[in-house]
Amino acid sequence: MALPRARIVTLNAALGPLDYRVPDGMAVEPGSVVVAPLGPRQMLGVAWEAERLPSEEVGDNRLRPLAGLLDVPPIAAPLRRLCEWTADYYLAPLASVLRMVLPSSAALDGPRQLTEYRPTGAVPPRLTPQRERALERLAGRQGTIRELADIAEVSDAVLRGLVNAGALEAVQVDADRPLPVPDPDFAPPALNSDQVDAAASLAGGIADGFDPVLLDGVTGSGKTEVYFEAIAAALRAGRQALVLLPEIALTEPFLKRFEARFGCPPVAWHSGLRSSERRRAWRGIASGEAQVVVGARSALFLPYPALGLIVVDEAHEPSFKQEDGVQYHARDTAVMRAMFEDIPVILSSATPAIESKQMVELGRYREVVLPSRFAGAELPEIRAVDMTQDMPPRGRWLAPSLVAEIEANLAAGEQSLLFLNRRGFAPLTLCRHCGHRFQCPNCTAWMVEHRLMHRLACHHCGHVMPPPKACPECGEEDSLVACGPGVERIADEVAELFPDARTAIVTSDTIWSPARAAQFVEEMEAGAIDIVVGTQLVTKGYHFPNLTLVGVVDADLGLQGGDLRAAERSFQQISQVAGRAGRGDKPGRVLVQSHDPEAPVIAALVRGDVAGFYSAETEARRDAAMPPFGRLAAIVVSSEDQGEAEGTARRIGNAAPKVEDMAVFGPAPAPLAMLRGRHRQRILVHAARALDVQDVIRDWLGGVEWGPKVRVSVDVDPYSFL
DNA sequence: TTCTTGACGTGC
DNA sequence: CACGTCAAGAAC
Repeated sequence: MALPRARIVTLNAALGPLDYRVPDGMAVEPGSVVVAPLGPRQMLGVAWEAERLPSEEVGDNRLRPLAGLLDVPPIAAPLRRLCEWTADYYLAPLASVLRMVLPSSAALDGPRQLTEYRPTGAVPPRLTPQRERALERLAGRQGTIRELADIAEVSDAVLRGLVNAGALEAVQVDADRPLPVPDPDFAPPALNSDQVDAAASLAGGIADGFDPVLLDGVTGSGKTEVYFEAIAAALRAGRQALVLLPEIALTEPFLKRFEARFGCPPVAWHSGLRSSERRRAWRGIASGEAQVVVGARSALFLPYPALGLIVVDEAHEPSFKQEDGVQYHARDTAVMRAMFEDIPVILSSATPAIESKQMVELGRYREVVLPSRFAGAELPEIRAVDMTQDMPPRGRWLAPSLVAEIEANLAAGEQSLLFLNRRGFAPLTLCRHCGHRFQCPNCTAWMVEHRLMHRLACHHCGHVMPPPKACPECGEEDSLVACGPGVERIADEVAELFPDARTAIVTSDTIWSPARAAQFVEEMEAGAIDIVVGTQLVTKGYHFPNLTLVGVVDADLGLQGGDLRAAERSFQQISQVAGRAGRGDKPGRVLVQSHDPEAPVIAALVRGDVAGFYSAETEARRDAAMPPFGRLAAIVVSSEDQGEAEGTARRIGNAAPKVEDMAVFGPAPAPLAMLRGRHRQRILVHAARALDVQDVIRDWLGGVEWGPKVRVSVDVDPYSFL
């Protein structure tokens, strides 16, 4: 009789599936999460249907027994199918995909108990300013030292001092304590008739199987309220709901709105979770206790046992495309998960991707439209500022007409937003004496000056250096000049023009945690900020009724570089940031600074001709057989050794198969020819829609060998062309 | 990925 | 001969 054996996918990405012996009494089924001995170590793995993962048969005598079966629900079949699809489509090892399902062993068998702290009400004998602020901010709060330190913005040493002084007390809590339960009937909103129809259409799809929907509504039309009703319907049906957001910075306003509608916050899942929070969230999700989960991309692969709805908010956002590891697109993968789970999926956006519009066109997705703003608010008027005519003075970046509008807005007591998608003070620093430019030693990129942090920083690898006193090339002192504007420089200009205005810089440098985002929202709502200068972080999700003026500092920026989606992305970004203006009862106005106001993107924005822009862009893509009408894949070869990268890329290029409906370009230096110390070569594959390009590439790369220090990665449906 | 093994060099 | 580096191969 054959031994009871199981095929296990371990979390080791370098290895295929391995067979193990199942010890007596261990109930292993497909999906079971197990501990497998691997060489000298213990590895987490998942049992899989052997027939789906063919591998070489290993004799019974060589099998080692499984070391354990984890006390968590097995990974269900629809999620296993999604993992297979993702690995297959994005040419990634199944183990790498599984890592996103099983986050870490700490989340699976970390501590059951953890220590939290709360104020006792006692005032410490020595009340320093730090202590005073901490106690003020922590009134009524409870959490671990790390969480409280984050809220109070003091070091944990200050809090430990307060514990010793008796002002904070420790509480032992169960790490798996019950999660709050959202109530679908807590505060049903008052919807307008468009919203009622849309909500009914979305909610009606719950429990009717796979149903992809594009929820297309202008900025401020109340898309969130509408899909909340679909979530309510899922809750009433006893199913879980998942909401994907493009960035953690957006979760804060979302959590507030959710709590107002459902009476408690949803479970949040993102990379910033502490291990205790991660454990609790993962276990709650896997047991079905967590009913609504909001998170970034990675929340998509969690093991929901009763998923009833997926919502992808701001579904056009490029940040849904993962750029390292498994390079999956969370929007597209969400649709696949909905298909395997046989449930509805809602893609919500005011500026849908061409790809999504095309799926509606083909009849694959249903479209639900919200044509107007909520509560009678009007879409803002968009005006172009011709920078060749309406020129700012030398060394300044804001045109006189925009300055005049800001001034008027300040006088009216209304808030303004200046958008520039560039962090730091200046994108390039050079020596005025010899022309030396500061480049990152690890990347083909300039060092960006961050004056607030007094640093030069590379935005690609994180390399930082203090700004040198003298030029490293010619030794001239105080000869460095900043070239071009970043948000910090714009904020400086605003401070000079309007010394009394209260300004805030909003970028990932200043808003790096949900707590900071909450603080920003609070200050905006309280009217403590007059002018916001921000990057794309401020383009979406926020709702500030008193914000009535938006200035786009450089509308030409996103159009440079010949990226396939440059025009589309500029259109989306400017529409989104324009959508922040005039969301309350006061009308909004938007000024778009450009050196080429006749460019199709800017002209379409000014005319408000959304349909015209989409159809022109769609036709251009169709003519060039670009996505969604054709397919792209990028093969990136990288190595610390330039010659090795070039040589390998050349050999791969030479081995390219001749396939009908497929063209191969390159190899050529990738747009970032050096990144994090690795030289990069890129081969671009352009193929017809119908071609199974993954299969071709798998075969192609399978026939080429390369050294251990060379990395070859394939980006299917690439977004960034870096 | 991570560990072991064996070939081959260098220094003493 | 002892010790180091490095490439190859296995892990069930």
